[in-house]
Amino acid sequence: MTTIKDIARIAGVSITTVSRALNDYSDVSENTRQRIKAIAKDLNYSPNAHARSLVTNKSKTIGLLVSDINKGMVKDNFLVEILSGIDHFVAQTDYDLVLFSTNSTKQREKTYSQLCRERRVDGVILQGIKTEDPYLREVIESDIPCVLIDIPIESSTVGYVTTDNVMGSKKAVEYLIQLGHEKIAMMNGHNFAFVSQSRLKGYFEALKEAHLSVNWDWIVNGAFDEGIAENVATNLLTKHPEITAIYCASDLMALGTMKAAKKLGINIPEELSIIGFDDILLASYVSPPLTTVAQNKSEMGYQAAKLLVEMLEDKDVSHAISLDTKLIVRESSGVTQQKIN
Amino acid sequence: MTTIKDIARIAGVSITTVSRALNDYSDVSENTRQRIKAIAKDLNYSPNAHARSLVTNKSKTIGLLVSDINKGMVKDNFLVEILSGIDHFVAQTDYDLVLFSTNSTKQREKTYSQLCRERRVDGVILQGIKTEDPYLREVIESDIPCVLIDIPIESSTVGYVTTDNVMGSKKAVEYLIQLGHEKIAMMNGHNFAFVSQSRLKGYFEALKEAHLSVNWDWIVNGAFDEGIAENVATNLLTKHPEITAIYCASDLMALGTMKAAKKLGINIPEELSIIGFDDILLASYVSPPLTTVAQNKSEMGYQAAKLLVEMLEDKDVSHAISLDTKLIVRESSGVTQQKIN
DNA sequence: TTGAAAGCGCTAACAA
DNA sequence: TTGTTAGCGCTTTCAA
Repeated sequence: MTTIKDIARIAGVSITTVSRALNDYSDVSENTRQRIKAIAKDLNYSPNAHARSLVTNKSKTIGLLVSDINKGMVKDNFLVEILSGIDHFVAQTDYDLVLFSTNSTKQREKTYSQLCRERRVDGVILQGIKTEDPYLREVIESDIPCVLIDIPIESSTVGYVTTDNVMGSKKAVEYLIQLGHEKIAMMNGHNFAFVSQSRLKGYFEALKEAHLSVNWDWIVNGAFDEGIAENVATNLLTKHPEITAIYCASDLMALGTMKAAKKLGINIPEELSIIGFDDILLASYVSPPLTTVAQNKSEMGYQAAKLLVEMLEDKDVSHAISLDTKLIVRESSGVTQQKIN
Repeated sequence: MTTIKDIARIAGVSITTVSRALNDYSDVSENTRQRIKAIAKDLNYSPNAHARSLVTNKSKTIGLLVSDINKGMVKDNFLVEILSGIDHFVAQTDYDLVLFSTNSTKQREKTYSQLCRERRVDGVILQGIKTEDPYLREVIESDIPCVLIDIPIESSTVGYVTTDNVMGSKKAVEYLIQLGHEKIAMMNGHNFAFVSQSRLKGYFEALKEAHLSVNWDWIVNGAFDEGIAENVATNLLTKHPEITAIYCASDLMALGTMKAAKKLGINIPEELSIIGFDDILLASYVSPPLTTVAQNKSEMGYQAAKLLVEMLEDKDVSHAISLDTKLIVRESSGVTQQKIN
């Protein structure tokens, strides 16, 4: 593999001059620069990023930390979309992306921050890491610049990008209220997820502004899981037949809820309106197509990468980014018919 | 950031000894080893992979080259599944994964192999790269060990893993023949994709063994695209109403074909059987659920990573891996009713 | 069992 | 405009 040494020898100059020429420093005669570049091209030279990193103390590499890449992620396609956005931005820069993932099967003995330090990533994006993950703290408390997705923590070295979950939720519930619904249940994720807290907040706000009271019996958790949501929804709908609409904090849970309703012989949307959150691919394919609050996942990835790079380049930017949602009305929601009560 | 130098100073030994202790060399007294390790832990030491790479000439890094990560990939979810498999294997090793992607918007000025050489990846997995991609040659012809997904090229430094497309195709068509179909069309991808060639071959073989003759008018290309497939299928079904079954070389095209049939008022599967290839998530959600030839994508990723690492470690293994398919019978296929002719 | 020294490929003072 | 020198953090002879 060619090195600047080789080039220097052939060009009959010092390695310093080669380095300077190749990096387009000004203090090199145009003549030698051309000559050196020609030779470099000739020898098919590629700089050794590791050697450079060693001296500059920068790797031009950003890490993407994901909790566990598994086949289950195929359904709600978060990762690809986030990745697509990150990639889109990163491709415009001279950074590359390193993927780190903890694997539940054979838990790696190294922690995230060890991984990051070993590989000398300049910064890192965290996605899908659970709030309880002990390593989350570690990364945040380390001095490695990082951007969190959907976890609103902010400091001089940590930023985040998230969807405006409160507003998103609110829009969905307001829409249901407009349709005449008053008995609106909520299928949330789990209490310790930030997004769940925000989405619940939006639900409350919408009810409050419409002067509807909160009924805690109508608020349940489906753990962001289709199957669990189905069970929980079955229970809920059986116990509380008065409910005319269920707002779900994820499409996957909405799908489970739909299944539950179907099994109970409840017609959607005539007897029960269902709204989800995310706008996953499946949402438009199920029957009836699911009304949902869409979040722009690839934009989240894009913004996360952008923010991180800006942080790395010491730009003075806000470390908190919140993206708008869009209510997509399909056929799982409709005017209430007040079936009972 | 702590270095072995710091540790050496504190331990009162040479950096050589520290290096040896940390790497579990035998020629270090158990005593000093323990002491050094304790200090390292104390100082929260992480080795600098770049420095190590510089001297060992190995980066313990493998690259994943994908053509263009974009939102379109959400539908057929190849990347996540492949990634999931790769990650699964890689997590068991001391390798990390670097993601390279060419971005169509702002074409990167660097070629794949430049990227690989700069980042000093030990080897690379190529997925979703088009056969015509000029850079494909470059990587293959370079001395960088690589594993191709779905491109059967083999040499001392290149291996591949693919699905047994011929058998998969054959199974699907044989199954249609068993159901009584004789007028079986094929919606292929494009002629220059290896998988298309293999799938076509399987189609031919099944017909031949059943003593059915090939009708070239029934063989069309849908470019692996849902929309294009829909148009092509509309055309095909209009011109050739005698067709009772269409075997599609991808689920996405099968979906397009289904749409075409529906628009033409053709009932599936009563009047027309449709079979796809891939078993994407949507296959089981569309109506009627799609019969398809499933390929194990995450296994492909796993095997690709495994093969690459084995190649890197100079193990003498076969560079060609072919995985079995499984015919998943759902409701888009059925006994023929020989509607015309 | 330990250490001294060289060197991996590069950048960056400093000198000329 | 160019070269000399030192050094990034590590491994690896070679010698003690």
